[in-house]
Amino acid sequence: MMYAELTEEQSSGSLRERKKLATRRRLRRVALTLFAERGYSNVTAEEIAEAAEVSTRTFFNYFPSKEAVLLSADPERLQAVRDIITGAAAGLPAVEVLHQALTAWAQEVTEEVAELGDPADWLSRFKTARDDLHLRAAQAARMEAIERTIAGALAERLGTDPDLDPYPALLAVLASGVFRTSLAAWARSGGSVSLEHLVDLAFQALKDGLPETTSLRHALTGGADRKDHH
Amino acid sequence: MMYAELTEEQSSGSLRERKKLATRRRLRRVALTLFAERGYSNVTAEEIAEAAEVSTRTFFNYFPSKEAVLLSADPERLQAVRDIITGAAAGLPAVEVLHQALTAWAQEVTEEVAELGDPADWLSRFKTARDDLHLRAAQAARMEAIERTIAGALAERLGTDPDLDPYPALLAVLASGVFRTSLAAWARSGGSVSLEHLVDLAFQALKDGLPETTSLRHALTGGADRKDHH
DNA sequence: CGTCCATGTTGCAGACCATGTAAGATTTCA
DNA sequence: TGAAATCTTACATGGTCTGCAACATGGACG
Repeated sequence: MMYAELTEEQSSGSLRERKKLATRRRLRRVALTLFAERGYSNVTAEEIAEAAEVSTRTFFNYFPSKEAVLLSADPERLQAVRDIITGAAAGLPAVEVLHQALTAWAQEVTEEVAELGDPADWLSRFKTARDDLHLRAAQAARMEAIERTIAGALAERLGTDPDLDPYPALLAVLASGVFRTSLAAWARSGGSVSLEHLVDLAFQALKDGLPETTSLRHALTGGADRKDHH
Repeated sequence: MMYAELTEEQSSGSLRERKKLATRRRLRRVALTLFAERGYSNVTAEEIAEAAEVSTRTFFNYFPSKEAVLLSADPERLQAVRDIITGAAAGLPAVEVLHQALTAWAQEVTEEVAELGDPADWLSRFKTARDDLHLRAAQAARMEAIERTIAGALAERLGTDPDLDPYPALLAVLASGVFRTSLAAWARSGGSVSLEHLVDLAFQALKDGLPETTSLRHALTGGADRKDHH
């Protein structure tokens, strides 16, 4: 332990850990590629394992289910959202806090998609997930986890009992709804309108009591009110 | 056809249809009972079929999957919601229309639960669904279907293209969110606060721009502001 | 080094879910 | 009653996922 090379130690861990992580990533990458190519149901766990050069059993050692491949990699983001909510300025109303949190999230997603090389890649993953009933259910479950996290953090912040006060839970589902629709609209726009802008408009509409004249309604119409992304 | 007994014909259809419906119902009832007793994952399709006295294959002829048993029976309700939305008074703002639709829905649910004999029965089903990750996902997928229906109906009513106007979709997810949280709060309250009242409070909060002082926040606190349930 | 332990991987057996098919039973209708 | 449509059933098959017992590899220690 005292003679370990610190630089490598910090960034990658031991050989064992590095290999493990590599295998995990390889499995995920291969699986997503195959899903995008052929559709989720037309890819077997065995094929994924084979393409990643491990046994089928090993695949299930890494992922509890085929679905799980699609939904992996989130807990730290969940924690990040929680931190933003509990750490926001003291006097800020809950709606504003959520607005902030979602804005930050939107920025992260935007960056991530930009980094992923092809936005088409992420988009195809999104689309794949939309097509398959199974996958939509899984996606929804993930959203529910996020909602619970948000609701918990909000309740904590507001100092109320989530069992007696429906307000945090309501805000949480609303936030998740705003995010989902913004994401969908963003995907439809092909990225020509910034995700952050869409989130802003949706929250503005919420704060104004959902008037029918909200400018959200023309966010995607080819006018001059577009905002360059990031 | 001409010598058919009309009274039976009207309410139940032919012998075939009646038997079919009976089998479907029996399968569903048996399955739900088993789920409630042992938990979803601890019940196999074979056991359900056996308890309902049909072959395993027949079970899958009625339900495409084990999950489907929990989520079945909705299309007509979906249509009802759609009708309420498209059929609401002309000048009414979309938010108000949704409020109306959800109020109607709340009443239906309340009645249905009341009819089901034991509210405990429905509640246990609700609880079962909450416990199992698989089931929660399926439940969420069902909610998504409802959201899409609402969004479609709203877009039609507003005369906009859902691909260019995120507003109907946003309202739809918000409505679904309101309903879900109201349902959860209702379940927690054990029915001591009317579902309709909870929906009202949530919508009031929405129309007011989600102020932190909304009376929704005290809907479940044992005060005097309870409303007898229908 | 060589040994030992922890950890990871693998194959295998087996339970369960789900679907296609073909044969047999039942209902419908003429 | 008899032919046609429809339902049920058994059987076979493919795919998901788990438990278990070997085996291989990486890390720690003398």
